[in-house]
Amino acid sequence: MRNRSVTILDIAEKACVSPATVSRVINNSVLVKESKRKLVTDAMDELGFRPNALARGLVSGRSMSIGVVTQDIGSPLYDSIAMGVIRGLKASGYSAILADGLWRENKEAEVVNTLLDRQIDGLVLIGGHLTKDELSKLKLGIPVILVGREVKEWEDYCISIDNFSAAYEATKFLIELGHRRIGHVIGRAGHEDSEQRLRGYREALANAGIELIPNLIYQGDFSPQSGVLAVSSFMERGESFSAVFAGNDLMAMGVCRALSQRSIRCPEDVSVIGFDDQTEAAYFVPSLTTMSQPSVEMGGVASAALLDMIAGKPHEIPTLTASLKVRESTQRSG
Amino acid sequence: MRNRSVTILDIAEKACVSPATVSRVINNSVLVKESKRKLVTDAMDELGFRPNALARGLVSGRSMSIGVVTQDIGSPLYDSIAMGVIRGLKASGYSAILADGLWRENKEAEVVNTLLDRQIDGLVLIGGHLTKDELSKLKLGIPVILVGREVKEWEDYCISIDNFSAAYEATKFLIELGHRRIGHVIGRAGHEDSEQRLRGYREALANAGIELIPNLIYQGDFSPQSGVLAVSSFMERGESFSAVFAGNDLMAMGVCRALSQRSIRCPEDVSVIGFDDQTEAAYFVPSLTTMSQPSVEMGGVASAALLDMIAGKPHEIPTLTASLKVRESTQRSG
DNA sequence: AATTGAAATGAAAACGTTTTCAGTATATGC
DNA sequence: GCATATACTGAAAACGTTTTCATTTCAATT
Repeated sequence: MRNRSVTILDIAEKACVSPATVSRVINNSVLVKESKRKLVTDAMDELGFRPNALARGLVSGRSMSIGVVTQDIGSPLYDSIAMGVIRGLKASGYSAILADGLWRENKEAEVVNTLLDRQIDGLVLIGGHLTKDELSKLKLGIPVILVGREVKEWEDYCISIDNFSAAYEATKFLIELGHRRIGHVIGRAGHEDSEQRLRGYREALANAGIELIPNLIYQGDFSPQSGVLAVSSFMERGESFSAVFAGNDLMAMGVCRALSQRSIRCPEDVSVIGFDDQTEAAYFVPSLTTMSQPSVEMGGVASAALLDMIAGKPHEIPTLTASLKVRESTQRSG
Repeated sequence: MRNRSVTILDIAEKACVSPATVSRVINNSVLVKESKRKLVTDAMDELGFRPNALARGLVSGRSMSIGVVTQDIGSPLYDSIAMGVIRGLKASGYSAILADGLWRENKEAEVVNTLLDRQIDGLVLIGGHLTKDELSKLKLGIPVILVGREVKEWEDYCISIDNFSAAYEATKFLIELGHRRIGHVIGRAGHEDSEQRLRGYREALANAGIELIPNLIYQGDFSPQSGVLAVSSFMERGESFSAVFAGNDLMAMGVCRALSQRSIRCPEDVSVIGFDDQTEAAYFVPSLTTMSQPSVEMGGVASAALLDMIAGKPHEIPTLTASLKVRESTQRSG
């Protein structure tokens, strides 16, 4: 069934030119006379020719595809970033090969390797664990951009907001509203963002002279269910609290849900603040106050920078900052 | 900088065998003596050899990649399906090239063509507009699975739930709760799913002998904002209603939000039912009653079937059905 | 010891492009 | 009109594999 497809040789024959000339037409080389160009394009149209990207990639050394590794397809934040990346590729001629690292370190290296086998021209890593050493070991040899991570000595290739400061601001906002007993739901353990946010939370409390209550810190995993469990944990330990800062919106939703089930009102009894500002946050009831991360934009910036690097041009990574979206889920304490 | 990578010839030389033998080792051909195999694998390990997928694909005719076209990266439903597809590819050796059709018909054909240029071995279309004729015109020549659509005469390659019946059931559920004035927020215009759901809604009303109120039907677009606007529209037109069936969860959330802003309680004053059962639905306040679509599973089934087709094996598409998740956002009218 | 056949191997031809290199037209300046 | 540069063009060599086909090896039969 797989009828041998029409190749550059068929076009060459039909247009009475050499394959080389056909190639030049395909690649818009200036070095081809208008008369011949017409002949070639006509032949291509008539025969419905489409160049084989594999062959082009093999000989040219440019596969025109970039690898995108996310840690979790289905995570609102990472999906938004991936969307930004993919849309940023539009009209560049590059395609994205998307792979899922599944949050597992060894898997991640493996996935990157299969992408390298495919001769990708660039790589975007969204999140992930790979250390600088491990990344070096992979012998990438191609431009790489890391999104949602800061890796030392590679700052020029990292796109992320300052999670520490963002968390600091979020917590400070709650403190300024008069809250003193503020819980925190940490994101996935071992995740850099989570740790930075925890640090910001601690620092904000410390700077305000508020003592940290270890019982009001719960190790979650970015899932809404862990937000629910956080509230259970706080209550079981008999700790009262008037506000919760969750490491992402999903967990904040879980927190709200758990509160509502216990007939604790949000924001009247407990203020809740999330992180990311995913689509649903604004439509939640109550709408979530959250630290907004410009996720789609981060993805766009990533692909723009990557394309520049691939083209050998100097690239630039604008500073992206999180911004607090004050909505209904927070109010003055008391 | 791009140091010429180690090829099969380097291995052949180092192991004192022919390139052909190295190739056989790579592909686990039985026709190679254990002693030589060892020689070759040792050489590969030592030199860190990784076969060039482009070259393999070019000569073998199998690129070991499949195309996945979604209409909207960032849509919870489509992302879930894509996740199912990609995860289903794990351990198959196939990689997914993900592209975004952006809901535009011409864009869609274009995107499929660039995937075909990349010699994909199979294609998964998630949603989309392309008609059977248009698809035929693309001269795919490879296995295709359509997810979330039913195309006549291609039933064996389509994976979707019965949107009509699901919507019928959802509406019937509201009717059985005693609701009579039931609004409906339609999904994206021209979207097949939306239309089927609208039909199910109409039919359920008709069968219950309830007159359709055109003013209580709002043309949305799957975004939460359109849910908000739906409520505004219903109110402006002065139509009372005790329930709303939204074409997806995002719009249902928008509806809830708009109700809450008007101090209309859900579910006490108005019941709301969604569609899809995206992650957030269960954690919404109130948790959303919704027609659950097994999205990840649909993706998994898609890749399984596609891999079978690629392997030339008979494939099978199990019937997947939506199921009503009754939660807090609906209650008996009264 | 000669014959057979299967198992293992290598030489070389693909696969469909791009790219280099060597040319051949064509135009430019004298 | 001739040299000389410049614009085109084509032949052929890549690119890194797989695969075909012919050949060698070697154990099992006669």
